[in-house]
Amino acid sequence: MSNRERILQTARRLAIEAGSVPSLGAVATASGVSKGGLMHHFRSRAALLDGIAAQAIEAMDEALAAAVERGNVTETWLRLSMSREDADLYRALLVSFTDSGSTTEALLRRSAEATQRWERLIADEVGDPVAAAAIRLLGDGIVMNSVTGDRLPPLESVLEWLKPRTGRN
Amino acid sequence: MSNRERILQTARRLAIEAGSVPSLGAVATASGVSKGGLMHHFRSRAALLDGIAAQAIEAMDEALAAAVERGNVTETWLRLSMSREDADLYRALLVSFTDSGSTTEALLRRSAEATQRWERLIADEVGDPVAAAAIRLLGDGIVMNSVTGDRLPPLESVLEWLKPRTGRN
DNA sequence: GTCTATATGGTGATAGAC
DNA sequence: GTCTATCACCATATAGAC
Repeated sequence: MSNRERILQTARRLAIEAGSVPSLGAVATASGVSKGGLMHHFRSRAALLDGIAAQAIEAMDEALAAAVERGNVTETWLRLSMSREDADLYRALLVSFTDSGSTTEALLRRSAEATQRWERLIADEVGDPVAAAAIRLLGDGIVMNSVTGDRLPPLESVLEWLKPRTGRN
Repeated sequence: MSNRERILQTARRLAIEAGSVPSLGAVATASGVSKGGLMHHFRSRAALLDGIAAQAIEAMDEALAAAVERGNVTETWLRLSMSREDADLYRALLVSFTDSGSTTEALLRRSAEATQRWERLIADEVGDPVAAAAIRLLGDGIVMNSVTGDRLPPLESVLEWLKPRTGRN
């Protein structure tokens, strides 16, 4: 693995654990490179955040594309927000937003595009734009709460609750 | 109005506008006091965040108590998350969490208590704990998105979508 | 490409006069 | 209670050797 990838991966892990992206020095140390080494690959903090977000968006695109094949976009979306194993990606993405000051204009734009893309996938499945928006927002709320550490209802019960509102019937 | 209140109010406004609580110096200047004056009232950044959150929690408790009287807790909850006029309180509360490092243990605990309290009020109204959790989380997601600035569906259509899932029938 | 060393600015926090 | 002055620290970022 290249150092760049290693840095990205380490930064993401730290961001998920701490709820925010730590200082570049801390990221560099944890990645096994020097501060200068890190800043060769990412010339600013904003660039690092951008990298984290881009990686997360790409991975989520893949996961949701696979879900479209399987026909379980809604479940996958909630799982990406909720599951202890799968929620890391989306959480990393949201964390890169809460980093005050260093959110790029380009990052905001690309994330907004991704959000629309994902909401459209959900809408294609459930056949109702309002339902799709609500499901997407529900996922955001779940991620938000996983940061603060509150308890959440099990995924199955949420899916059960959604059912009467997500059929095309 | 006391200086303490003025500082708190200004800090909340800045936090809402910027998506994060700015430096104590900036808050002091905007409040019309010196940095030392601010730190007489709030002896640390954590104390200021704590003050902002406490103020927001108290105001939301009042708003939801009034909603219980009127019997529209769900609508009020979503309005507190969504409405351009009313969403400031909750947004200020969530912003004080995303402040890395300086979130007190006491703040986390009191906020978790408030969250449970509010979710219980929703559950009392809709008669289903899963629905209540989903509605509360939906609100969190909405606030999260208002920070990033994405477009949201109108409140009425969300309430309409919720209807078949929130009756006691 | 990666490192060490350093510049520079801003931040939270303290001390003490008024 | 409020101010000025100052502190020590840590952050991002740069320069230049290897």
